[in-house]
Amino acid sequence: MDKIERRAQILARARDVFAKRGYHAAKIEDIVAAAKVARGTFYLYFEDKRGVFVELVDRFLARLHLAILRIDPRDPSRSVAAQIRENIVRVLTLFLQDRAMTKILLTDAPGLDADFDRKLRAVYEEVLNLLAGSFSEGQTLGIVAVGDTRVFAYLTVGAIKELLYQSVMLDFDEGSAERLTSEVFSFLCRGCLRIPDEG
Amino acid sequence: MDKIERRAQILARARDVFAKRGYHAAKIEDIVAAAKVARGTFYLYFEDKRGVFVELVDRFLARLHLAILRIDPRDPSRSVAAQIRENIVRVLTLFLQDRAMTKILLTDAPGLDADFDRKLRAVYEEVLNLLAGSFSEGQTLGIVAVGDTRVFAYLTVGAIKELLYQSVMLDFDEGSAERLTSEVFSFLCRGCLRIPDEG
DNA sequence: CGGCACACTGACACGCGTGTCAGTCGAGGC
DNA sequence: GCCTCGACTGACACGCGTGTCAGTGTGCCG
Repeated sequence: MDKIERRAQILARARDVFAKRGYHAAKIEDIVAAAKVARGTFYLYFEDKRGVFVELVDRFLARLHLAILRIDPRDPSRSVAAQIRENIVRVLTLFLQDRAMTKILLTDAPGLDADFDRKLRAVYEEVLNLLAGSFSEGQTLGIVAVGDTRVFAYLTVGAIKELLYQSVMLDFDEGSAERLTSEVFSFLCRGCLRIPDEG
Repeated sequence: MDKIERRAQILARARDVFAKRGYHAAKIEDIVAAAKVARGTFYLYFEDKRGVFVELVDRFLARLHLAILRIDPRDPSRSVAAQIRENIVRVLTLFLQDRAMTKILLTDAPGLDADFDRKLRAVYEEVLNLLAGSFSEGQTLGIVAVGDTRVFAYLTVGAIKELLYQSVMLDFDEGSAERLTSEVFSFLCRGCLRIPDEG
């Protein structure tokens, strides 16, 4: 087994341990036991526990970034609706394919420490800005409701986050992505209540 | 200062420390320093760090429980819409009034340890069941969209959670509750997109 | 076959935070 | 004035997890 494989193996085992026990309860001892290497070997490949963790999250965030594409309202081949749906499917699929990382990202990553929190919030902020920006653009085109686009972004991201978290906790299979996308999309288009909005 | 006051004082200081540093980074040392008591005194009032933390969360969850009232579609004095809005305002206000607890509940409480997680999920489950049940009931009355009510519950709770988290992080003032409620309510009624839903 | 390089090992020492407990302090009763 | 009782104190010992490093094993080259 060469260095690259070994590194990948430790990373993968560490991911499983973090997902199962949570970051703080996960001991280096657990990781090296899962990876079937000695304590010292771990330190040949990684700085420390935080190091592996950060690398895991960074890699996942990079993949997430690739899954979110900017909407082009002028694309003649795909409607805005189709582009939005594709974004949602890609994101849901990514998360449903990697349950361990989903759990880690949603429950352990925030609150790790001040430094990491800052970085995480920056990434988050980027996503929110992209969304809020798209909503603003959409408002000028008349395809987004009037209202605070920033708040729309929070509500949208929050709704999807929670759905993902629950889906992973309840072991929804990966094929659910299509169905869930339809639910999310229609929720974004028309909400879920069918009563006159007095406000 | 009698025992009850002292206990309350330690609780309040502990809450601040947890909110500022996060559960794991918060040391007993920090708490007793903030409360201006000696290390030993802390242990006269609480089992250990986890003990104070659990008590803080339990108290807050109890208040949250009181803020959420079952919707009565047959109430002649208040429309369903009004009842829903009142629930949303009460919840937002509660959280905006106690920023420290909001931060603690949303970022530190999940992932504390297996036992606490179970309990937290149970409380959560209760809220989700109430919501999903209300949505189902609403479907038979024709005031809730057709679709998976469980998913509606996830999306709704997630949207509100995220909004709260961001509001607290960005230091929105307490008076924002009314405005935010309107945004949330209209989001639940009509979503935020104004494009034909092809699905 | 000797010698070298390199991945790997795991016992150990260290640091940090916790929880304890013998001791101090002060108010109230006699 | 002395004793008691209970709240409070903080130095200390302990346990746990970490990171290290001297040592082992294996494969390769001359």
